[in-house]
This record gives sequence, structure tokens and C-alpha cells, in this order.
Amino acid sequence: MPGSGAELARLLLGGFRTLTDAVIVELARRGYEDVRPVHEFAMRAITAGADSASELGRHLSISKQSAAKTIAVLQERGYVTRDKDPHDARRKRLQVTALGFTVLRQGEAIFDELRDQWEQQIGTAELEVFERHLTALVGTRPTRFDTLGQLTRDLGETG
Amino acid sequence: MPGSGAELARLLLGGFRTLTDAVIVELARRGYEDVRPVHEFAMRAITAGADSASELGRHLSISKQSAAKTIAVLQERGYVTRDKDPHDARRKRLQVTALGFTVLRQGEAIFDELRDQWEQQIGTAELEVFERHLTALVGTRPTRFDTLGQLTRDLGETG
DNA sequence: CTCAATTAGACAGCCTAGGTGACCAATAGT
DNA sequence: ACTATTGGTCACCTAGGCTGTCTAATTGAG
Repeated sequence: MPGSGAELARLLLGGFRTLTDAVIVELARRGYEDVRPVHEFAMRAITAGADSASELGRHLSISKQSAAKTIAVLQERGYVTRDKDPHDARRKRLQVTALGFTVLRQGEAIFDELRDQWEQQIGTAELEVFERHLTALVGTRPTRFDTLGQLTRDLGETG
Repeated sequence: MPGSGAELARLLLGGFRTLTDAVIVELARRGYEDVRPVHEFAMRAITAGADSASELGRHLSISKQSAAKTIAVLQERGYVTRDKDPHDARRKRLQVTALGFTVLRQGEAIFDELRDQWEQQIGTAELEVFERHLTALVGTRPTRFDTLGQLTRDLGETG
């Protein structure tokens, strides 16, 4: 049913997933098998200045406890480090490691590649218009990245 | 960073959430407080013919076990019924109740209203082009609706 | 300067909504 | 008839949210 609002919503989600799933699959193919969209976005936020758990939580619109869990995972995998903040003994300063940056850069490159492919399909001007309209729709609201966890699991009917 | 693939993905997710969050909030305002996007989409799939747990799972690209869980919730709230299938004793035939249809129709109406508002902002022809491009991007892949669970929770830093 | 309020982080425990594997009953296909 | 497939259920796991409570450190008001 084209022209339906619900279908528009489905398409928007579908578009997001089309891009994101492809990135995660490609990252896995390159050896980064346990990266999730939320990790990408978290690392992006950390490099953008959210260098403590509480701040990261605020950036991602999740609680500081949840942010701490995500950070723990990133730390385990060697994507971020936590060391003492010389100016505030309560804080653990977050830093993305070289490995983390590598994944981040590769993820961005794959995203850009997908966008380029789409741009060639529909035309540069058209894509610009598309993005402008979408920006108008979304406005200035921050985008919440929760509920993205299992975004990349394989399907599979088992029973 | 406009022109970035990652930003495009963020915008697509943001667009979906903008629409969906607004629908859920409005439904809650109208007294349907525990409806989640996944419920909307599940009821839609059931009316579209996915009248058993296994089929619903396939439609939503989730396992039949997860589908059964969702169905249990819908049944508890009186949105769907399950009765015996006269042609197949294994199946429990799903049917959306009058109440379920009410919610479904209202949800659709709100979605359509939001789409109309946007249409007025950017123009009918523009929106059509937008949807065509988006359809091209998404292609024929079914859209997975998992990970939508907490999509409507309030934020709130507590500790 | 002291003391209350705030903040960062850790720990415990809960919830939701996914997932898997194992199993049984019923159906379908050879 | 016998086997394979399918629908449904049970038990249990996992990820990533959540809250509440606690300690330690910092901030700010008097």
C-alpha cells in the first residue's frame, strides 16, 4: 500500500537496516565479527567528546549503567581504554584505541560506499534532495540508538 | 556531516522513530497505553494472512517461539484470539478482535496523518519521489521488526 | 572552611524481546 | 505405512535496556 504512513515508516526502517546490516556483514567478513551498530555509534560518540560513562549515556540517551555495560564490552574487545582522569578522580576517561579507530574508519568507509552506490542509482541531486527532506522530517531531535542490539543476527527457523 | 553514509543511516532510523514514537505516544494518549510498534506490525501481518504463530514468525522474520510470545501478549490484552483450526489440528488460528482492529485502524490513521503533514511540508510529488527512491534502496527484502521492543520508553537518568 | 548537594561509577537485580534446542502431536508425501 | 515436515510448547540463554542503592569525589552555599 504505497501512500500509507505505516508503509513509509516500514520503508524508513528498512532503509536503515539495509545499510546497517550490510556494514555489519562486511565488517564481519573483514574479521571484526562481534561489532554491533551500537558499538559503532558509541565509539563515534566517544571520539566526539563523550569520554566518560555518564556522558556517553547522555549522548546516546541511555542510562549511565547501560552505557557502562557497552563500554565494558568495547574495553574487553580492545576498542576503548579507560584510565584515570587527572582532573577528576571519580571519572574514568574513555579513549578509543587504534584498533577501535580502525573499525570505526572501516565502518564509515563501508557506509559511504553504500551511499555512493545508491547515489549512482538515483542521481546526486536526487540523493541530496532526499537527505534534505529526511533532515526536515527528523528535525533536531537526537536519534536514540537503543534497541539496536540484535540487529545483525541471522534469521533461521529452528524448531 | 552531510553526504556521509553513516549520517544517512542515522537519518533513516531517525525518520522511522520520529513517526513511530509519535504514533505510540498518541495511541497512549487515547488510552492504549501498552501498545508497542511490534504489536501494530504483528496485527497488521495477522490481518494480512499470517494467522498462525509460525507464519507470523516468517512474516516478521523472527522465530516462531518469539512470535508465540508476542501473540501471548496480544491475546492477554484482548487484541487477538486463538482458536482451533478446523482443517489442521496442530494450528491455532489467529484472529484480530474488534478491539485489535480499533487500535490498528487508529494507529494507521495517525501514521497517515503524520505522512500528510510531511507531504504538505515537502510537496506531494516530492514525497512520491522520496518513497520511490526509498523503495529502490530497500528492494524486496522483508523488513525485520525485531529490536523494536523498548522503542517508546521514557528516558530518564536516575542515579 | 565546612557541610550538604551533586556527580561518577560500581554492584545487584529486574524486564523485554529476541535467540536456541528438544520435544510431541498432527499432517503430508513417498 | 512410514518417514519427513510442520505447528506449537517448554526450558533456558543472551543482549541491552531499566531501577535502586551505595561509595567516593567534587562542587557550591553559607
